[in-house]
Amino acid sequence: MSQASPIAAAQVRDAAPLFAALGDETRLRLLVRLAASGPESITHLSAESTVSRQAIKKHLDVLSKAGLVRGDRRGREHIWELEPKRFADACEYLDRISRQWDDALDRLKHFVED
Amino acid sequence: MSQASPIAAAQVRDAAPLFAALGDETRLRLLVRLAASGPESITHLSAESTVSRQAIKKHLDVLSKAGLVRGDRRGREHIWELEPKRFADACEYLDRISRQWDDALDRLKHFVED
DNA sequence: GTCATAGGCAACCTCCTGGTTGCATCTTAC
DNA sequence: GTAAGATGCAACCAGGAGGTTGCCTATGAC
Repeated sequence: MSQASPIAAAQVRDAAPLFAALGDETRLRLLVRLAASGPESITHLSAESTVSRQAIKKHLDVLSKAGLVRGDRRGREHIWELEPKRFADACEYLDRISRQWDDALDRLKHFVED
Repeated sequence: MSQASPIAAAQVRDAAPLFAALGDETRLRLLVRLAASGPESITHLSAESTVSRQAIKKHLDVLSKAGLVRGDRRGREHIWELEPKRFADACEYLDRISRQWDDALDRLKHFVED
């Protein structure tokens, strides 16, 4: 009887780029790094990475477009920080799919029992 | 003082393919469809899609490798169903990054105040 | 003002990914 | 056993993604 609300097509179109942004090892490492150390500049971030500064910059752009990080120019540095709300968005989305699956199984069960 | 446990490199390597599997609109639609209707065959799933049956099959393989769905051969049909546990895994992962970010900001705040 | 440092832009390359078509295989219905 | 339905497999193709190098711009230190 949980009756999760249905998932609209527009939400799928919004969620796909979000998960796509999360679906790269280098980007995930960037997020983990940011989460552990707090706001950081591009140079600092790329110093601890195996790939070039430009690669890191591209990844940050992708993450930024997905709303997962936010960049802030301070003088000649560009400081990046996490945007925790988007993480919650993604979580909620997954949770809704899960609940709808549970509902579907419940319906199947009742259908069989009738 | 929440002190979220650190995120290991191995977990990043595990999580990236999981999110990558979620990061495609066609695949997300498949998951939403499965969640709404319960277990379904490939032919049924592709009937409601704009892309070919083979494309759907490939996507199901990707989702399966990521552990998000499970396929079961029944006679000449191949029935696919959701694997809700993986959704919870992804959620938990995102949650851990978020909490670590909160910790980092707390530490920064205390550092400034000292 | 000059120089080093931080960052952005653009061109380029390679490989993976999403998609297709064509054909083979396996089941079930009759 | 034969035909139709459901699926798997392989080859192929176009475009995008991740990465690199080279060069330009802007800012801060001195």
